[in-house]
Amino acid sequence: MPPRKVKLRDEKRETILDGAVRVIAAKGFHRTRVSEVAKAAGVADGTIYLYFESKDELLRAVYERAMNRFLERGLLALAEASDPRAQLERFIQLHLECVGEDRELAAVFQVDLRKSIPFLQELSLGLLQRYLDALATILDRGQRKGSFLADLPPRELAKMVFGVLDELATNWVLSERNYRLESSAADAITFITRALGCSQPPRSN
Amino acid sequence: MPPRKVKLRDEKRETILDGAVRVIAAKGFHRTRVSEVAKAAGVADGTIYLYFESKDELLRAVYERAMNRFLERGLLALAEASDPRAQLERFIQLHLECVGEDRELAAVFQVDLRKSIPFLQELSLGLLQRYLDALATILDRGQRKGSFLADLPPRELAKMVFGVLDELATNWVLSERNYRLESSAADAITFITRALGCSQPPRSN
Amino acid sequence: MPPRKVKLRDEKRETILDGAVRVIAAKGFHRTRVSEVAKAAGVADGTIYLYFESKDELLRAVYERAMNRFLERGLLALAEASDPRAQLERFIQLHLECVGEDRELAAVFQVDLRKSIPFLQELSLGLLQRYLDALATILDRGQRKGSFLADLPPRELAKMVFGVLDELATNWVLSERNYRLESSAADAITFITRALGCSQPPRSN
Amino acid sequence: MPPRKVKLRDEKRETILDGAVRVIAAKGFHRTRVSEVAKAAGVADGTIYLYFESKDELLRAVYERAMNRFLERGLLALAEASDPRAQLERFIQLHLECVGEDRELAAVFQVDLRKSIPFLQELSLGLLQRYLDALATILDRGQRKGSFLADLPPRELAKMVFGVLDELATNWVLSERNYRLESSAADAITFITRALGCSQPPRSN
DNA sequence: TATGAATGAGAATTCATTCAT
DNA sequence: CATGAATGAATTCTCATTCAT
Repeated sequence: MPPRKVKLRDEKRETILDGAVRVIAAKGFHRTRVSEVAKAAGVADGTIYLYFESKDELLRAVYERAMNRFLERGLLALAEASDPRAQLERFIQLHLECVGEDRELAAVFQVDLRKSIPFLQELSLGLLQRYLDALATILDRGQRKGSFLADLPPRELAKMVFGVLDELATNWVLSERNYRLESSAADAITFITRALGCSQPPRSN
Repeated sequence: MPPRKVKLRDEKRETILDGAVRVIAAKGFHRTRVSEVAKAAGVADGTIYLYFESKDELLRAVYERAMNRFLERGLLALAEASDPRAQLERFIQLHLECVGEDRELAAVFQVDLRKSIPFLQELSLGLLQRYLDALATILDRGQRKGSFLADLPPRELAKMVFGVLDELATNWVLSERNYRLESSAADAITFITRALGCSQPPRSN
Repeated sequence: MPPRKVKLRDEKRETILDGAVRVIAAKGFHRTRVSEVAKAAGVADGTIYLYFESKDELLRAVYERAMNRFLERGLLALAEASDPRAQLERFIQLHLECVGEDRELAAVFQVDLRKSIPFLQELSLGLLQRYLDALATILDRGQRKGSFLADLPPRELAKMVFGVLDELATNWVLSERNYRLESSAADAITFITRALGCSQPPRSN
Repeated sequence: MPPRKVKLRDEKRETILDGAVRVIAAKGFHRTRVSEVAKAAGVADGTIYLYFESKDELLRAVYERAMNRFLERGLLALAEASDPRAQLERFIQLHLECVGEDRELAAVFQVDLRKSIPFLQELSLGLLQRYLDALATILDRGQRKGSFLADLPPRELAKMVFGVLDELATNWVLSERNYRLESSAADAITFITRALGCSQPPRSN
């Protein structure tokens, strides 16, 4: 019966990934040594290779897990709000909350992993596309309902919206000051909704 | 001080930097070997070390030179346009033109160098601050003149504007399609000026 | 002493040895991993170590078993033939038959195991000595009976005879062509009996 | 002008090969570590890789050099003797002399290198074929001139002759006693010429 | 007994940097 | 100044062996 074993196996896998995130956050992507990840995860060097084909494979898994967690939350948000304007605001808040929650993870995410290795790029593209798709869907629906101006294509708008949020996140990660990322949400919402030509006045929230 | 020699020295330095950009663009930041840079520059491996302290130092120089070239152009643009709205549009166009001009350099810039090494980050911050300062100055002036809404701080706006442009640039670098980056300029201008609450209609240009 | 258990124990031991032969034949001596032997034998990695002290020990056992099987047959042959000339011919045929029977095993034997590890060498020497002794006994008796010329010492002759047969075997193992090794027997007999100065004409068989 | 450099390069290459032979002879083929070869050759580990692609490549080179040296001598011998019988005797002596000259080298040769790695085998086959060809040529000429019986194909005979010599060499390498390999030459000549059915009596030499 | 996940010592290889020419 | 051969520290990955279950 595999259940038990699979459970243990997955748990150790997670443990290793956690260790990897920790080390990468501390030392940076390329300065990260497999042996350090092993130590951080509390396993032997060789154990890493029972769970991951290679160092690169491990790093890809780190990235994948993080991105998937992020997307799951973002996509769930879509169901929670009914009108596009509210959905968009929720999406913006979630993006910043998600990234803002764990600075370590965010550092890995914003600074190191995302743009580094060719095959990470591929993956990055795939997952990023999912993100942009989700966002574009909201924007498209909003344009059809008249909530947003329709003079720019939703896909293009999605990129620019992501750019705004991503830059805020990166700035936060790299900045020394200890402000909360979520505190940028209001400004971002103002900026973005205005850029989208929202007819309605900003929500009271 | 022998001017002649300094001249030659600087020329070879530039040659090496050119080689470095070429190799980094082709192989990526971490896959780049000093010996490959040397070959690309047509010098011996050891010669690199007569001009740069270390490999990291070389890479920082690559980055610095590129960023400075970029800023020089952007800051010059400020003098060429008189009103903040026009300045902003020029700034946007310049950003995208600059990045769009040399896809190789852009790749180094967007994908590899910017977010990789701790001390590159420091540098990055310094230069990026200069960029954001320049942009914030325009925005501030615009807010004072009533060209832009003044409900968000210029520094915050500058980040978000940079985010939009940067994301467009990154997307362009990573995309396979061979569209021209400048062609995104119109959309970016629409998006951004609307976000800034520009009162005037878009310029005919 | 519990015969039943010993029986089972020996059976599993044989199973493991069979697996080892298979893997070694396929991958070569040094490319063989303990885990692969385990898989081929249908047991867990750890189980190997319940039957063999170490990997080297396992390999020595493989060799020993094969050599013993070989010698048993060879020595039996001595009883079956009465005169030295016939014994010699039978010996030659047996050598080539034995090796020729199982190309897999022969490959392990000729190519990999025999000359590889120091303590395998010792063992090899021991068993090889038994082989050479058996052969020398035949030759010695033949010399005494006048069947073979007696101008060279039997031990020396035995080596050279072994050399002829061994080289034929090695050539066969390494050759791509699928001829039967036994078909070389006639040539070998001609060559060797002539070298020994046999007075009688070759037997009709 | 390359001559000087090539000279130096080749010299160092030889130095490394010499070191490799020494270590392989001492520790055996698979127990040989690159770092040990480096130390034996008096160079740094990395230097090995300036002259050889990989460890396997280095070992192949060791083998190739040895085999070529051997063949050169053997083939020269052909020119020195006029009649096939004398040529054969010279060949036998040379084989045993060559191997007997340097026990270290012979150990590498007989025990380790020859039969170990797949691609070494290929090489081995190629060079061994050249050896067998040379020998077969002598035998063939001898058969045509009536010096040797012609009832067995020269190629087949060559293998068996090689087997005799090779076995004597292997026995010598593995034996503890300190006899000279060349002292086996007379016996080998007696055995082989008789096996070939030489009409003439053994030479006085 | 049997298992197989975990271990960690060990090995090949790379590549930034040096320095004799 | 320029060279590029040499260096050797550093790193990834393998695999024989162990031991808790």
